[in-house]
Amino acid sequence: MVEPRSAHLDRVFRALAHPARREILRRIAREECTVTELAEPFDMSLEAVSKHIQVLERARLLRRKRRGRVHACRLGPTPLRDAAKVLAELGALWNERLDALEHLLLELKVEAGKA
Amino acid sequence: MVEPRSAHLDRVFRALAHPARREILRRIAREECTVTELAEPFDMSLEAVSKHIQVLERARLLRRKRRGRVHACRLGPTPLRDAAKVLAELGALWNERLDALEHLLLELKVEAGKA
DNA sequence: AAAACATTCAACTAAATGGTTGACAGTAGC
DNA sequence: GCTACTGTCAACCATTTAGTTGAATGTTTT
Repeated sequence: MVEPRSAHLDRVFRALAHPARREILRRIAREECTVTELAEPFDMSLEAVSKHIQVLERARLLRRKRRGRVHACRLGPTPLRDAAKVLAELGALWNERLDALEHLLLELKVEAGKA
Repeated sequence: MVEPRSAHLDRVFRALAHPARREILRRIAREECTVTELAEPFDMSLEAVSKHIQVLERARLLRRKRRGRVHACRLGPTPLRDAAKVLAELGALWNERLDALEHLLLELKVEAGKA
């Protein structure tokens, strides 16, 4: 391992530990957004949002594609899986075992089926 | 809500964003441990570990029971579910939808069945 | 009662975070 | 070629984090 795998996990969890960044993820999960579009709903400077985006980018939760002067942001491909794995791994050792996660999955599949 | 839900989520994700704290969670998921026991494998002061434990406790990922002079630590009951829900919610909007999480779940169930 | 043990408290340091503002660089449109 | 727009850079500030050390608190053992 050139870069310790846990360092990447640190970045992923840290990136998720801020409401603005979670909100940004939710938005770009729905549709590609530019930096300005992402910043618009927040009560903070554009630069602050730009920094949040960089945090997400370093955690590879967000990918950016420069198109002329705008930067189009969308979800990065994989790392949520790593985070989910950690949770599942811990969750698997829980009292209730996998039941909670399983129920959740079923609910979501129903939702996804309807959409 | 007296305390915003997202503030609690912040604490949960933040608590997960450190390898020592994840390791502590893994250990107490297997068996109840005292603070000194938890500190033993780490190359840092007991006080440092004590602080990590407090971080996990504030996120309600860890519960502590004082038994005489030792503090027995075990997993807290619920909050991993909240974190998993966020991930699943984002994951559900992913390209590959729920497939990744689902595969993971199946693998884990097989493992759990064997254990 | 004294000694040993488990854990926290208090004070401190170095570095990282989350935010601001003003200047700058690249791109688009008139 | 200006001018307007998108986004980052640079410098700064306040707060939090992760760690240290030494003293203090409470509990068990002898």
